[in-house]
Amino acid sequence: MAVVKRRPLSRQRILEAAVRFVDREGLEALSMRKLGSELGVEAMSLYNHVPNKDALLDGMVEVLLGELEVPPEDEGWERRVREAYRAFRRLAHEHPNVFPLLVVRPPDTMDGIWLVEEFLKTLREAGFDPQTALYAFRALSSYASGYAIAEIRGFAMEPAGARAGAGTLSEDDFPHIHELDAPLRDVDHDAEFEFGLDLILAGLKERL
Amino acid sequence: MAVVKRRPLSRQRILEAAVRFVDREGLEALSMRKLGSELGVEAMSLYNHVPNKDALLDGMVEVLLGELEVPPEDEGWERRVREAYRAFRRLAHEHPNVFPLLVVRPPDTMDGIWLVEEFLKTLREAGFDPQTALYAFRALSSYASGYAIAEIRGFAMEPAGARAGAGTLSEDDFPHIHELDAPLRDVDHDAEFEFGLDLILAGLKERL
DNA sequence: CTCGGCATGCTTACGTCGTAAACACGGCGC
DNA sequence: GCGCCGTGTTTACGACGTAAGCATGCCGAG
Repeated sequence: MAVVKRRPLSRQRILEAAVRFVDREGLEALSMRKLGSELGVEAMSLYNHVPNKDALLDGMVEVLLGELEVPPEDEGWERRVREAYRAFRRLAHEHPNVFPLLVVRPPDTMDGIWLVEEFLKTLREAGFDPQTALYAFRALSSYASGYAIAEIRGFAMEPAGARAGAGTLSEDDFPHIHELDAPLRDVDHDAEFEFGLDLILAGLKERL
Repeated sequence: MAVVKRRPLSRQRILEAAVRFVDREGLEALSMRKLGSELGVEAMSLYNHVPNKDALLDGMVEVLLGELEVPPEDEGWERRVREAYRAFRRLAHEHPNVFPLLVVRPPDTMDGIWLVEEFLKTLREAGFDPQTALYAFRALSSYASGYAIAEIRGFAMEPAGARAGAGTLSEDDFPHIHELDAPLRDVDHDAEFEFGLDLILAGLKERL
């Protein structure tokens, strides 16, 4: 019979299918049954390759991290760092439904550790002492993941402005939000992200 | 009979009970049935006050936001901003299991809008132009929520170091993480958080 | 005072979820 | 040629969110 021979299941194939599925349908729609049927297989078959759903989610953040484009070493520390966080934010754009997982379940894999090592190396070679390198890493990472999440899910404590139009709020009660009505209509998120990155990087340069 | 008269249910009472429950048992443990029994009531009774579970979660972030301690106006903009974000981070410490909701489901309530208005006012009166005030607000908020989440859930791409002890990693493969072994054992998170805040605030002062 | 409606809570029920357990089967090593 | 092991299936259980309909007590209108 001309039945297409199914490629065998594997952890990697399952994780990639899960990422594709969540990209398409959203995180809440993901269930073992639906993921199974996405792969032409019953839900329980997945358990031969993944111990439970939590591990599946962890695996998905591994996949994301694997897609992170690590910039080459030869560019000077500042440019390298900047490019790394741009790439990080790009992940959020490419997988907006999966990205929150990355923030909420930090990966504990060799790949993740390698990224940290690489980052620290760059800063140490730039001349930062170990402690400052660590602080810098965490400050930048906090900022970047906070920004990326906010960009995806709506800015925390954002003026309803950006959603409903700041103009709909009473000018008397909310004059400062109101004056941002126009700017809020089309914020340049790239510029906004770079603004914060600039601030932090400039501050770091002064501690060199 | 000496049956204790139950206080009547209300949206507020439900939300507060939900926050207490999640503080104690974790977010995943929260279900309508359990929350009901926490209040001495069946699950379906909750639906008289809250349209569905999603709205319940939204209400919980309202409760958190209501606990945010907004610093007084008379302190000078820099100090006021700093204190506000310290208070924000304090929320994360007081409700580590609820806080991620705040980051992932931005509130769209009048209270939230009022906070933004207040923040923008402070920056505008300090002399920032509207656009910069907005960028500043978002840079600081991104940093603070990113840091707070990382502090709660483990730092994203943290060297397994902080969890397993950096010393357990091969010194040859991960020299830079290894050299942070000692510092990582007891990071001063307060100082670390202030480091990033300083960086951003210093940068902002230069644009005044 | 009575009556009727409405707000509040309860009961039952449906479909979906994660996953434990037992089973079927096919290929590979002895 | 036989048994084992890795892969996938079947069935089943308890918990979940919530729709629908029912019970009950309070409050205002007559």
